Amino acid sequence: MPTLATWNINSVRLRLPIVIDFLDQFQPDILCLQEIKCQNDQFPRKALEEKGYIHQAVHGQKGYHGVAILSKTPLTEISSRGFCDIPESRHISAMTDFGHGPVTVHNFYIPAGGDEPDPETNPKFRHKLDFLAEMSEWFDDLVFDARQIICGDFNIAPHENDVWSHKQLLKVVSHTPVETDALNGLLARRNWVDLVRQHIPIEEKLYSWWSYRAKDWDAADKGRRLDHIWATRDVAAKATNAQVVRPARGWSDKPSDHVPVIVGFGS
DNA sequence: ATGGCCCGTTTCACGGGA
Repeated sequence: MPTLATWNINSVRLRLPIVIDFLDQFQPDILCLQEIKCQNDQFPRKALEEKGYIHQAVHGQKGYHGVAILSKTPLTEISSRGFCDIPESRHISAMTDFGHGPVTVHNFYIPAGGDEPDPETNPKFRHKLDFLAEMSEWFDDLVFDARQIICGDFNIAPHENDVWSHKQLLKVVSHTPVETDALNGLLARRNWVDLVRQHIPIEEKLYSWWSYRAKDWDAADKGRRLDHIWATRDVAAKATNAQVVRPARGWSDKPSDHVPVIVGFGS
């Protein structure tokens, strides 16, 4: 079955062994990575080629951020866009056909936003809101007669069942109303479908990130759903299942704090 | 119980993550 996955890997070089494990076990056609934390020439191209991901679109930078698309099928029209006039690597896109016709895949790493949810006092939060506003404008210019997928680490948990405690997180960056309203506005703007919630009921608690700071992330289970896969309606009509790979939070003694999210598209 | 950890870097301290 054609599948697409997204995973904030928090250093692709440090965690190459568990990326390989994931690819071996799940064999996605496409894997979108965020926070690769390396420059383009430091990306472990060869090891991933050897796993069959011979098509790679990498947009790295030194030390922080950075995104990449790994694919078994050819990638064309590879492109990255800057946001907020800041030279950070937070987006890369490519066109491919991994089973149901050509589709453009956009891989995003939306800014985290710092600690204080006040754009007047916290420039990082200002940046996050500006980034979302610019995404919204950019959506208006996207050609929507083509099939599109947008995925990545959006750093926002939009629904109350996307966090462990809605009440306790209302003033915590990632779940404040100004952020969730902005993300829901983006979703509605061009009729995107949240493929994960299309297949996993909104009544069910669902997380893709757990802090490193908890002593026992599994027992505490204070997670948030920050990682998303959206698609245009024509693509969404082909999606048949979604899963969040929760066990990956415990893979190796050095896991990422995010786990992979996967969507399957028919037989 | 509002602290607790983890990454890369012109490193023994910092910025950034969320």
